[in-house]
Amino acid sequence: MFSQSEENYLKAIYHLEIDADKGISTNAIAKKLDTKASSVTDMVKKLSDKEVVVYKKYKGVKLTNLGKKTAASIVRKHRLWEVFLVEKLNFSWDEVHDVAEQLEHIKSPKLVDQIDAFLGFPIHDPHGDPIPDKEGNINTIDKSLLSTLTKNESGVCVGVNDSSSEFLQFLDKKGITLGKQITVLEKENFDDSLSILIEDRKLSISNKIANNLYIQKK
Amino acid sequence: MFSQSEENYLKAIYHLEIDADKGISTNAIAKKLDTKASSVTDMVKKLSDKEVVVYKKYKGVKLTNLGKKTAASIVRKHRLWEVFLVEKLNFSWDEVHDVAEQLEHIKSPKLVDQIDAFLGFPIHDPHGDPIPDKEGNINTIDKSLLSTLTKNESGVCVGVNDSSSEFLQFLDKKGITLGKQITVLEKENFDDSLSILIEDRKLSISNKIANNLYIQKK
DNA sequence: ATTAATTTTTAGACAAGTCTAAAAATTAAT
DNA sequence: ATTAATTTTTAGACTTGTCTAAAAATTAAT
Ligand SMILES: [Mn+2]
Ligand SMILES: [Mn+2]
Ligand SMILES: [Mn+2]
Ligand SMILES: [Mn+2]
Repeated sequence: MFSQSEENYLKAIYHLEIDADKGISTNAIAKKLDTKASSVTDMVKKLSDKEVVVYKKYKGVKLTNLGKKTAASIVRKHRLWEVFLVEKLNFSWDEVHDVAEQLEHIKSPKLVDQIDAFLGFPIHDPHGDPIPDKEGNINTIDKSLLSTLTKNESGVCVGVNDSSSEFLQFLDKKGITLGKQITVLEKENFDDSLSILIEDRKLSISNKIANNLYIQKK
Repeated sequence: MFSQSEENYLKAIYHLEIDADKGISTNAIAKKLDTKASSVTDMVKKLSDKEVVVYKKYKGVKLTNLGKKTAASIVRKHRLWEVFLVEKLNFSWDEVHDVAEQLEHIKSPKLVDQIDAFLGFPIHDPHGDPIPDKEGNINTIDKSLLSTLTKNESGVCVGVNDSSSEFLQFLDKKGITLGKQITVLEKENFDDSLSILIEDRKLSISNKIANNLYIQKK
């Protein structure tokens, strides 16, 4: 059906489309996939022939419905595998991404269904990202960046914006994990740093950190 | 390290070497991989450059120690994944091979170790084939083809020679599974068919079947 | 020991996916 | 409205892995 490379392009476009109204630019895709714009142009033509994107020269690309569904199924696999690695094989949340990048390309509908059931039909991956269902629908919760909360607002930590292993390991070191209760005690004006209460501990957090943590307000 | 294609060649040579003294012929590899002899010649040169086989024109190839270890690690992964699929994900033994063919190429030492532990360090795959350890050593048991047993000999069914889904499904239909006690009641001379006792049932079996079932005598 | 059949290798081609360098189109700046 | 900067596309090349057809080597048969 689709080659590994084609699947990676579809996934990249899928992720770029989340916060974008116009077509996705050649350069944006090239940057995301760490490849050259000329390679993207070539591939995008192929994907257009296969009717998973619509492409008009110089105008960027958009996924078709088929493209969206295909991309979502790859993201679904990626995130299910991440859950599997953490829940069943004792991987930590900063170790799973690279392996999931490989596992997401395994082609076996039964395997996906069985892993899903084996894990108890999880809704979120270890980084708080939603797992698309079979049809590609995702259950979006309304989460806010911690940096957008004001003094005395509070909520539960439900996701990360940056899931690089450096950032995740930093969070581990600070004891910040998904599911924990967070309250903003103070917000400094000159550097936008925060003083927060996480569970029972008081913690100082830079704006860069706060910009990469998602909170579900309550 | 090695491409998917290179790994498949190594595995094919590994399996062909099991019952072979001379070098493995180009044609044998081509047949096993369902490819052309000319393609094999090309690849074998590449593998020789990478020092996983020794190759002399017209003389066939042999795995080096590095080649053997590499091939064994792929077989190890293949068989561990097969166990996982059967034991944890409710696959039947005739469904696992094609998926394992994909999964065996996933590169993550930690993943292999963890799957191994998760499964309780299995020694055999669902077809009775031994799982190489980390160093590539395999624990060979002395098994005999059912067709070589004589009247009144008995033992335990421990493996299959043919693991095509057709054959495996046939065995399912007849109620022949690994671990069952088998005794030869009668051996017909004119067609080498067998009358056997499996657990408590009496069964008639053609020579072709008996030629593809392994028994551990006792 | 020649000849014939088979196996293996070489030569040349092709598809997929990528790259560099140059041309063309678009967008931003004066 | 031109000119300049940026983005995108094209043209041509390269790598990996494959194929067909032809040549060379080996093995089998007379
Ligand atoms: Mn990931
Ligand atoms: Mn994730
Ligand atoms: Mn198998
Ligand atoms: Mn097997």
